[in-house]
Amino acid sequence: MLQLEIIREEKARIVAGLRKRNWNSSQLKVIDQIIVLDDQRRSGQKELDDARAEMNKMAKSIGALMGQGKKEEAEQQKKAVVLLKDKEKSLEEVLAATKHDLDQLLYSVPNAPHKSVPTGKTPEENKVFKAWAKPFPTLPADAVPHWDLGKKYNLFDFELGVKLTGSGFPVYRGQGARLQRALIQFFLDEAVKAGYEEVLPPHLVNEESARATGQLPDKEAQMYHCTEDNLYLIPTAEVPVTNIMRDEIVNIKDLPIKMTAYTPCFRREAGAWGAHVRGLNRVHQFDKVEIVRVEHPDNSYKALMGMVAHVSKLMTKLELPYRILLLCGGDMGFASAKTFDFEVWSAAQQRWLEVSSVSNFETFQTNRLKLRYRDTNGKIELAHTLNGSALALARIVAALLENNQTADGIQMPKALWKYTGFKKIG
RNA sequence: GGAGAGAUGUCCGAGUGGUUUAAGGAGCACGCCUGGAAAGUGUGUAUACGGCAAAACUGUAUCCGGGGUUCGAAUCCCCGUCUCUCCGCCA
Repeated sequence: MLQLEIIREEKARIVAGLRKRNWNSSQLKVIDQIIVLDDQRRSGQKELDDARAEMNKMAKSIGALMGQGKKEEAEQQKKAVVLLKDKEKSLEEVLAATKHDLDQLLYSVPNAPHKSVPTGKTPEENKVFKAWAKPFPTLPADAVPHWDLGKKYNLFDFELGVKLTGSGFPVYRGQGARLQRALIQFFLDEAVKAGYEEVLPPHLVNEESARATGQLPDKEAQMYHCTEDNLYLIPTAEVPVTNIMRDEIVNIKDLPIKMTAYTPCFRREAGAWGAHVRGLNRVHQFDKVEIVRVEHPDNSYKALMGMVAHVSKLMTKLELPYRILLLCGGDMGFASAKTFDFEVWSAAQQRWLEVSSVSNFETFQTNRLKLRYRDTNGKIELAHTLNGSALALARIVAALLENNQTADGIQMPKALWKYTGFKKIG
């Protein structure tokens, strides 16, 4: 969530940012309500603290009187304190209510987009940051979409997934399963080469973790919830990996912290089905390698571009046509201040598929995470967090299969050979 | 899953109702001492939210988390979490 400090001191910037998310004047009133509630919180805190200070003083003097054997005087003071206690209790209740209301409002406000983020409401208004300049692959006349290729070469089976689990849970098999494992290994190796520490986190997280990275309360419907244990299946490795640093104060010289993780990702995608989501285009479980960075605020936008470069390199090595979009305010995620999306060209479907999202969250996550660093002058400040997919598998597989199909099999890009153990499917 | 023990600051560790304002030790930082270092020695060493224009200073909260008893709780009571030991189960 946004820092109160920033809302108060840089209100104009926050308001300008929220307008990029198409907030109208009546929605923007929340900002003023937040400031009013914060004023109430402060004065309530002061009153409560003063009442407690008074009680502490009296308790001490009662102790002293008891020590001196002045029992009667002590008894008299006890009666006085009892009155104060009622006052304290009601002050406590008022303050708790104020804090609760304030939190509710703060949770409802998305991150303020960076000044370089374009205004816009829909995906159509995203800016093409880097276009694909070369020609798209030319396919044989009998080229088919990946779901047909999957059947033809026995690479994955959706019907079987339905039998085991339900729709959107494909079973990969044979060379399809091997390709899946090869890509994971390739992406992890590239991330480690780029200086990211590999971690293998739990695939279930508790409520606190989901809240700290912003999945709760905003995206509750997106996650699978194990109610028996109150745990959530992770929708992305971002959640457990970023939470590794929760409640930490790191030394400034330990920045940046760079971590990478492979995990399966689970998404309910409730109500998001249609003709355009056939095959691997949208599934409930997919594999992804994520990169996460904790950065000094002065360096976070440079780091963002570094991550964009890393993902670009992966696409190049996989020899896939791609473009990079700078998302407009209306299309950005709740917690992000600036996001680049990567889309791969799926030649048989003749459409772009989103395969990576690289974002800077500034202090939006670290504010909830309480992830801070100690500056050279000893001051404690919130760090910036960033993350990106590097890369999400299912759609990459779709594009690899479609773009590289030939009359006698599907060619694999050279970079994958040592991971797949085969140069061609079929 | 059953039984028992435990959780105190960066770490170790004392603390069973009131000068605890959390002893003591280690570590760390800075200074003194030294040709330099070690040893010795002195000082400092949490976080959050407030008050003051700000600093100095100062208030409140925090001894695993939540609730309770009390004028007063690290300390007593209840609930929960986690760790360790033993047993059971088990890849």
